Amino acid sequence: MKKSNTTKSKIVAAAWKLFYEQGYEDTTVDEIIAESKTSKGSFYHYFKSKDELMGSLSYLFDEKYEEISPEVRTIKNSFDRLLFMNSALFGMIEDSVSLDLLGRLYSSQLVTKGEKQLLDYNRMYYKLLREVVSDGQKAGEIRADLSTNDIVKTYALLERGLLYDWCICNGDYPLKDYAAKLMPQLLAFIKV
Amino acid sequence: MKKSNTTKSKIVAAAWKLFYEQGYEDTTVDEIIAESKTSKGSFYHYFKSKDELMGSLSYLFDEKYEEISPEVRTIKNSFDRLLFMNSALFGMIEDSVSLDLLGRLYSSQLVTKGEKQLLDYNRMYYKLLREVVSDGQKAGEIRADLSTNDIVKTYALLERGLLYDWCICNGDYPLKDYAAKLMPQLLAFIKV
DNA sequence: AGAAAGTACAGACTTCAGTCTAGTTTTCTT
DNA sequence: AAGAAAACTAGACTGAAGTCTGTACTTTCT
Repeated sequence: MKKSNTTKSKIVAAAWKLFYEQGYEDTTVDEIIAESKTSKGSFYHYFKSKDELMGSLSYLFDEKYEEISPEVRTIKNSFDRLLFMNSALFGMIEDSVSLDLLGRLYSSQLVTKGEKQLLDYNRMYYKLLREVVSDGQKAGEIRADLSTNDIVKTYALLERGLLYDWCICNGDYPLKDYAAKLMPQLLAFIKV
Repeated sequence: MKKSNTTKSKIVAAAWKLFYEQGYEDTTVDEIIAESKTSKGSFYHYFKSKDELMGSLSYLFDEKYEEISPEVRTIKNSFDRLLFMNSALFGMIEDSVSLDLLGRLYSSQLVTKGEKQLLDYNRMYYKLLREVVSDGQKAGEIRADLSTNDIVKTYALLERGLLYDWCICNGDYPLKDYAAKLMPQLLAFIKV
């Protein structure tokens, strides 16, 4: 039920158009409501702040996971599945998400009074992770003496740490490759 | 050469006094310059933004490391030294740094145009880390086939990841204990 | 010494995020 | 159907971050 002509979606569309054209900082709320032909009242009815718009960026991660989930399931070993997911996600981020916007997302999650999308465990991101880890435990490829949730949380923490660092370093090293080197080592402890 | 009556340090002192009393958000730049008997012109002469003031919080971490460095050196195993340093730092953060301010620091580092204190490799934080890792490698307790710098960077990445997560979770679990459980596992790969 | 160039400070002014009040449309209740 | 309640929209207004312009002080160069 994705209505694409509601006031809310008009605002979101206009905002992302402008963010990509001009960057987050240089886009004002007034410009967004002008572009979307809405009003301040509507804007702040749907969003607690300009920051909160950034939260929707995290759903881009979910789309990627949705997209690759069939391919993920073809991989034999659960541990490799996790590494594949990480590479797919980071590859996508590296070549299609602006560093400015990613940084804003991570920044806004720290100071927002609104929703913390990065912690929304109903997102596809977490669903797929739980599935892979849980299957891996049943198959005896991943330690079963740790709870599925703890492992998923640790994995997510590592990805956030890697992304945070990449942002503060202004993306001056290849994210996917760096993670491909580090993740297997950091995650080694979940192997049986 | 720590002059404590320069305009700059008067601003810093006033800012931290007010931040602790009222929180970051509720402290205005006008209040800071009133409290410090300075002016907007001076404030923005020394700081690119209000955010940039937060950077100085990271030097609190250095003071802690400075304080514990003698004790660190008494610990036999290098790996345990790293864990001790982590516990000492996180323990201090947990009971003497406001969550609001820590979140602001991590947030500001993502969006600031100014200095990135978290990446200033001349800080005591990094100096002590390099010393411990390097000694550990010489003593054969830490893998020498990885560069000292890479290990230090990874350690710092993990601490940042843990702190970032703790902030977005509003500090609703014990930071030090959580890290004490996780760090040994995540860092296991640097053992020989 | 005196000019020139940089550094430090002051405060009025501008811009923009976010609030407030009021009006309008939709949905619910009986 | 009528009236009440809730959801939504509008745009004027407020407050605070950050800019700009001007001035005084300090160092450096000739």
